[in-house]
Amino acid sequence: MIMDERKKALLKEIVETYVKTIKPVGSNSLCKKLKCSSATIRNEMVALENMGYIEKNHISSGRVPSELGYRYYVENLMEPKDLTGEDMLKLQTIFSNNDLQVSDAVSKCLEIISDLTNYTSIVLGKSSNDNLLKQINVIALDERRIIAVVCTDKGIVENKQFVLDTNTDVNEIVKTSEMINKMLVGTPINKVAEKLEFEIKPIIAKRIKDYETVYNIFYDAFNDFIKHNTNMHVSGRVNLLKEPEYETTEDIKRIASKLEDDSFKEMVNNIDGGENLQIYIGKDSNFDDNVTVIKKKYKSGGEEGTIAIIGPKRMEYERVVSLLNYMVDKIEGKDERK
Amino acid sequence: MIMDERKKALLKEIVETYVKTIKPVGSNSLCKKLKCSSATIRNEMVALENMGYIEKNHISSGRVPSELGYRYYVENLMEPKDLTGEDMLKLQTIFSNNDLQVSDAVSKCLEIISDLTNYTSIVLGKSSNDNLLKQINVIALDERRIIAVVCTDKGIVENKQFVLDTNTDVNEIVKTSEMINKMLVGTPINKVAEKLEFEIKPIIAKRIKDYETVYNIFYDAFNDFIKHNTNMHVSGRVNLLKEPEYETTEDIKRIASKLEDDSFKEMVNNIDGGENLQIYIGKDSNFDDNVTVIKKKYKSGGEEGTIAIIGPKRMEYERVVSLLNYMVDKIEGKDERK
DNA sequence: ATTAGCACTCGATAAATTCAAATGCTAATT
DNA sequence: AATTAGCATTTGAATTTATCGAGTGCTAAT
Repeated sequence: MIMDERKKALLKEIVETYVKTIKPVGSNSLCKKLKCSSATIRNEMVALENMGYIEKNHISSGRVPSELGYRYYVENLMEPKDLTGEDMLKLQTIFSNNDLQVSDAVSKCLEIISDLTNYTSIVLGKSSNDNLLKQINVIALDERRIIAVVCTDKGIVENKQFVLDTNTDVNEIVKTSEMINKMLVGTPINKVAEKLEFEIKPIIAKRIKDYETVYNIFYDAFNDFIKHNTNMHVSGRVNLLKEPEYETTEDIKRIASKLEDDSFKEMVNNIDGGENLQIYIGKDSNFDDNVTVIKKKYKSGGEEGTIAIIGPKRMEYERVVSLLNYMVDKIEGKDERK
Repeated sequence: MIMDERKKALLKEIVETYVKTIKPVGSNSLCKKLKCSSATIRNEMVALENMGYIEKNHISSGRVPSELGYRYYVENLMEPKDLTGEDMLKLQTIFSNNDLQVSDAVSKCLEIISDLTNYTSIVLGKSSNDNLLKQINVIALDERRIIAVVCTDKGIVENKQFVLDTNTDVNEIVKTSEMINKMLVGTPINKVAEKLEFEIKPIIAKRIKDYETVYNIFYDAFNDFIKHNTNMHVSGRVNLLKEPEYETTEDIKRIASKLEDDSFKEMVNNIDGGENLQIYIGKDSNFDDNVTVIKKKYKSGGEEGTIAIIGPKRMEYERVVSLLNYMVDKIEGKDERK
């Protein structure tokens, strides 16, 4: 069976009507749009159903797009339009504020997108590997507690506290930090631990008695930098719960749980579909069979991450795609204006 | 009407049975416990109902504790027991780990409590005002971007980035920071901004041309320290949604919303009932008519805050009170072992 | 190839019925 | 005077039955 033009138009109409009304679409309601009788539409519907693009809940109900149908729609039928003036206006206020850190700008954007669309949005970001070590400071709180503060050239700062054994000398730690500042500044932050072992450890091994301990402290500090420097921000967590298709308390509770735990984080990270915008519908989402996830990566100002919008399968695909593309463009554009 | 012993015993039994079964309590089911006939119990129930301690949903249902009844229960009838071995065991693992920062220990505790009780718990903490300024560092990222890193004697570190005008000299900022390090170390962190104005500003006014800008940078840095240094941590957000009394999707959505937005933060802070453990039932909770909030303040290791457990009104009062008291004791105990 | 016509299906809604738990009240008992 | 047994009564919850209408699939006509 072949997807002729009328079938395409019909599927497009079914998807878009369903997305708007959330009610199974009957043959009658489409007569005017497709300029033919309901009987003709019914015949075509049977064809689309056989191809797996639409389904019916029970024998006498209207048709609903299947996952396959949605996928065909996003791949072949939808036409992402320019943003409406209203949508754009709301986002613009954010990009006009130059003082915002990238991560804050992304978070704020997502808050607005969640608000505009009533879906849930997430950003999972981390300092990108083009952050270079700028400086490490050691602050002694007292004889036994010290803090190591690591700062990158992109302005990301992390700190970690250590409690020393009585036989470790704070001065030796400070000396080592000075050595690191002399020798390793400019090293990509994810390579520091490595260089530490091969360039610093051999040197301090000769000078410091307790060099293993000292080495471990710095090793931990840099490792923690990488570990801690991932941040997740979720906006409109409850929006998803409000979608009318999630009717039973089981649905709501199940999704609420998933929105809380870490399966969520994994979902955002696990699927790696390259640099372009990706759409995962239903089972493909790796999150819940009843949602669609639209994701896109961004990279800007020493940070990189993934933005994901989670909505019902009958998502306003065109609008969300436009919003997300526009936003990432702007975010990445921030870089250049520096 | 007077609360004689039998009425007290009856109310206690009704509350505890209801908490366990979540079903209205009928007169028959209490005969054995109270050693009298169901008719006698019915008579007493009428009395308790007139006093406002119990209610019935409809004329032929069993009785349910009213808010007043719960309040009478927590004030006069309940007997917080020692923790069960199991509950204690789970918490203990946390306190045996000496490396944990206080805020992490509190968060971990709450995760366990949420897990044990199936309620939602929150901690809203901030660096306490007995944090003293230990050191401020200025790191120049390039000619125009600098980072100020503030560290207190309790080991709390915050940083803030600034973008300078072209006519501001980084060296003057560094000099000023050294001045602050000489003169203001040991000042309570919330008093620094004040001292800055009266002790530092007059001095730099004479030496630095653009002293207002420099002053403002440090003023902002310290102000931000105080502002940023509040953290909120929520555990088991969805637990509350799972409670069987929240049946309708409206209930669930309403509560889910409240658990997300900031009304929540306010709720934890707003009610200030002194240092002891506080119990707010229903309307008193300032959060939702259908929940109970149990709160307690803690103070330890340069941090202070409030812990709140949110559950249904038929909360396991005795258990939660015991858990919370035990936990705060331990947390505050951490201080001394240093 | 399209459409009108019609019997048929099935969920959604409303009305009717049944059932059991618990009550309030009265009168008997301790 | 306090307690209890006995019983009619209330009421929600669960189950069944009836009705309605949107939408389909199929056949025959256009």
